[in-house]
Amino acid sequence: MNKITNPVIERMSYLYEILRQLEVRQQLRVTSTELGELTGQMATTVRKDIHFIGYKGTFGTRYDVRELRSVIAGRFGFTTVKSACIIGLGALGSALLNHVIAAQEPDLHMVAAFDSNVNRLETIRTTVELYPANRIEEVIARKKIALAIIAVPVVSAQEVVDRCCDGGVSGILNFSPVRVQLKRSDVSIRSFDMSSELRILSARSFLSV
Amino acid sequence: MNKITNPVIERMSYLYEILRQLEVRQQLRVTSTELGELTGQMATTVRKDIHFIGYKGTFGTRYDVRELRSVIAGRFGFTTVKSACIIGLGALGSALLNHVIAAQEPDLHMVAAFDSNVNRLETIRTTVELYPANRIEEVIARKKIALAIIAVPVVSAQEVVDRCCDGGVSGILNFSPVRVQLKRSDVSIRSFDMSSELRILSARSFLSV
DNA sequence: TAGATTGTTAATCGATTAACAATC
DNA sequence: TAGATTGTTAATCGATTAACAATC
Repeated sequence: MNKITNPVIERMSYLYEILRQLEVRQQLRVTSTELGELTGQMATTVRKDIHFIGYKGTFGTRYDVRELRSVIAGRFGFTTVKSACIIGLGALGSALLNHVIAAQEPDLHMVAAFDSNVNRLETIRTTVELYPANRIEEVIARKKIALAIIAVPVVSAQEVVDRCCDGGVSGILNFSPVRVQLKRSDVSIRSFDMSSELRILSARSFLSV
Repeated sequence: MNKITNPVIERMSYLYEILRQLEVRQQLRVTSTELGELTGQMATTVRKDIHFIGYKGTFGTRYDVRELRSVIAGRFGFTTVKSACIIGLGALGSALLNHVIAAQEPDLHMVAAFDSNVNRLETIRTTVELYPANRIEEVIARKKIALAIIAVPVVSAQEVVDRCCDGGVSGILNFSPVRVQLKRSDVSIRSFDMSSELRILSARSFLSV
């Protein structure tokens, strides 16, 4: 069996989003060319990806939007409900918490938020349960939290990541501008560093001048 | 002349960050192997990148930290001062604004923030100058703002991006979960979509189960 | 049947890694 | 000189794109 690589997962995640929108607009069928335009890919890449995950359309006919979306969802678990938490409730963490809740993704439940500052926990108003940082492993394990969003200062990032791994998360989204080590190989991480993104953008324009 | 590709820019941006840290720690010289470990790359990739941007070390000797950092900075414009602005001052935008200011990057000046809601502009406390959204082009042009961080709702994203292009930015960091078109080819964009990131993380663990 | 559009292989392209030559 | 480590080419790997065969 062929392993599904990261580029495929990323494209499929976006394709799924597009199909969801088409379904809302009640479009029933769609060609690989259209999907290519909507996702910014070559039509041939779209077909290859769809073929690769094992879905069969029918020659000459377009893809069935509903069916394709549902096959992709099943294959990648996009409709499986996941629990998530946020660690670090400074300005960024609090905003991300509200942001995720506001997005109202039906498959994503935000079930806990942590901060090391007990005073801060008392002043924050949210519908999500709040805990002190020393309870990270325990709460993650008990609530079976799969995803952790980390927005803590650089100095605590590695420790928090370790505790998330111990608790048993399967994915970490890291906003701290530091490269962290994962103590478990079954945990994956994606990072976002604002300063780094802005530096890359400015380098691109600098180079093309 | 060989064109510098995106992967190279991304690696160099991080390498620069690492070299800056080494300089703070007063480490004078460093091998490609060490740099590889610190950046998560192969030593051979590090050497190839350094070679590619035209820097020459000396055989047998390690790289001079200060010199290498300064060459990279000059080549990619990392120390050139850039002006930036934020558009959209909801929970996420406001947090990003504080976040960037708190990061205190010496080469990045946050000089303006915009929102379409005039009432909101009056309640926000910040040291940055605030403007209504209808002045985006004018202010970007007048202050020669190079980078725009966009945190507006999906429905306004495309319009805001167009106005940033008209104003003359060279880079856009987009937090709206939508693919936007750029009307100018000399503007680059990078996007971050929280829901999408979480979906990708959860798919990775789903697939490896 | 002819037209449309998918399925699938082959070709290309680009990026990474391995190997080792160069030389301080 | 020998050892260390960079510079640089060649080999590999993987991903994308082109081409066209398949067939509804």
